[in-house]
Amino acid sequence: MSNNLDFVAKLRNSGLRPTKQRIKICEILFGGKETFHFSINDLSKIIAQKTNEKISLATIYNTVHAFLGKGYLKQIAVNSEQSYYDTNVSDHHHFYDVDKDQLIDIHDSEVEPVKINRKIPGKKIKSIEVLVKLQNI
Amino acid sequence: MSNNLDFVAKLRNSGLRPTKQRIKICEILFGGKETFHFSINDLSKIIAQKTNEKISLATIYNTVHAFLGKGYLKQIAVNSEQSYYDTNVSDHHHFYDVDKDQLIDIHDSEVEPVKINRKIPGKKIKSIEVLVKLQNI
DNA sequence: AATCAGATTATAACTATTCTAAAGTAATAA
DNA sequence: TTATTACTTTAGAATAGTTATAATCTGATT
Ligand SMILES: [Mn+2]
Ligand SMILES: [Mn+2]
Ligand SMILES: [Zn+2]
Ligand SMILES: [Zn+2]
Repeated sequence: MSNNLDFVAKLRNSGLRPTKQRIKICEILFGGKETFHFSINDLSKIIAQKTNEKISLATIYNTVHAFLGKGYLKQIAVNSEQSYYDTNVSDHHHFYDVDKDQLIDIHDSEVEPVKINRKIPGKKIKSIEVLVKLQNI
Repeated sequence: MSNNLDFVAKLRNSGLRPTKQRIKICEILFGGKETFHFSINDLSKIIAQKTNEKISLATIYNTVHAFLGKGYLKQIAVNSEQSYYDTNVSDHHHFYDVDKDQLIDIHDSEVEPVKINRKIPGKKIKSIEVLVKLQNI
């Protein structure tokens, strides 16, 4: 449970001015015990619900992009309808519950390391992402 | 190298009328030796280039959706900018070259089977997709 | 040939996202 | 402190991918 001074420092350290809006978004994204996954729309709703003063959509997009660029957030490719983000920036894989439209972390201990036996000349691996789609039994 | 009668049969067998437009799209999608990956925009350009009479975007979307529903195409989640489709409907994984915005098949022989050691109650696995992002060295 | 369900199309509508440019705010200098 | 400046926020416009609408057309069937 970080306090706001931590967020101010975090923002300053990465060259972002600690504005009211950014600090509030930090609280929501990084102030809880658990990491979580969200869409911009999700985040916008959480903000609306936890805050009196509203934050514009443009600022939410700007801030999420800035945090992505700083490595404070990760983007998850689930489908092409919207972008999903993850406050868990460690390397890990996901279940995607297609019925509930929900991402669930798969810990590295829960999946055998993915071994790719092929090289592409001139290219190096940037990331390996496993997406396990789940549906109701 | 199928001929058009094959496509007519394929369409009829799945309850789709073999129209001029659908047959032309079949030729492009399934008439070559190799499978490939495409976006709607890609397909639209290929059609424009290989055809005198143009096919409307609405028909291209309709047809791709119909083929998806019949299992003639697979949808690949790469990013949230647009949808990508695959004429290779077998179970397989992908490289994604982020610099060239291009998908490359990974054959099952080139990757160790992905083993997930976790169950989610009430859910079953629908698919397991590995996306290996590549960048220039 | 007549009929009719299904298909195509232009175009409007929709949604997620990005852009714009004006007004506001935080950092810094004086 | 105040002035200056660069960065930030914001409403709203613009864009892009996609889906919906409704008129027209076409292929299958009688
Ligand atoms: Mn959601
Ligand atoms: Mn492309
Ligand atoms: Zn996660
Ligand atoms: Zn493929």
